[in-house]
Amino acid sequence: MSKQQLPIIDAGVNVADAACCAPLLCEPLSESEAAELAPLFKAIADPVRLRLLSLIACHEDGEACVCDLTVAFDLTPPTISHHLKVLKQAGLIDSERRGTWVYYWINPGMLERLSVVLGPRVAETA
Amino acid sequence: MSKQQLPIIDAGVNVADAACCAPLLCEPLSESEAAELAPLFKAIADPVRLRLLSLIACHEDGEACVCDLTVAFDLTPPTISHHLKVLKQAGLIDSERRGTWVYYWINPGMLERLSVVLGPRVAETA
DNA sequence: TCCACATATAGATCTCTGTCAAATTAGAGC
DNA sequence: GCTCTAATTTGACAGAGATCTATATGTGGA
Repeated sequence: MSKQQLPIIDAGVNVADAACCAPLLCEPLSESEAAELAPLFKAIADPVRLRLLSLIACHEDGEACVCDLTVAFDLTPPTISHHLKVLKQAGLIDSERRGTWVYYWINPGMLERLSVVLGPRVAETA
Repeated sequence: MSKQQLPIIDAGVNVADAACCAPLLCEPLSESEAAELAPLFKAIADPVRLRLLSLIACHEDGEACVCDLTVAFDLTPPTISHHLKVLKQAGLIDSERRGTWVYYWINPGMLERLSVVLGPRVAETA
């Protein structure tokens, strides 16, 4: 299955630092932090991919077959496949083939990381 | 000053809905919600713009002169100016001229909106 | 084995975007 | 008014990206 799905990221933002406020607002992002985060944001910076992400997350059992997704758009299957690949390469989703169909699900840690960068973290059972 | 800075967005995501979990994960994003959110994410989906945002937010008094920003990058002034314009058009920052210099500051509401879409909201003094 | 169906890949095309150099606008001070 | 500096606009160009058609791969059933 070639080299398509190396989940690139371990973006250098550590959750402890986020206790006070959004890391982005606490202290200047380093060049390398920015370089790691930008591709993640780029992956979700597309209306089709945002909806794909949402459709997958909200689908029964938290996973969806490509066929479920394709029908929700006015786009060809290759295009949907392309967008899914982009999301997967960013580490935001994962997939598995089961018989004829391929199922995708969300990697929630990735979304949370982005959320943390932008805003204050949820109080840990404060 | 032409038409550059209409803050486009009032992305149809309402904070009340976010009480349980990230809107993105609660129910499928509508086509129009996705269309409004994607440009916002696109604005921050660039390493230079992420750092600009962060530099501005962390600068003294929460605002920074363009001259402070330009020196932090290995890019020409027109390029920095371009990125600032993108951020401003997205409504993420605002600016004002004071004498010779132009100052930029963060519009915190915008960042928070994006954070809310991706992750659970901070407990309101739970 | 062969066919039908579900996905993915390859290649082409058109559009969008990041960057720079050059020219322009805006203030401040002489 | 002139000139210096700060910042933006314009125009050009190269690289990235979204989409399609055509083709390939993989799986299950006749």
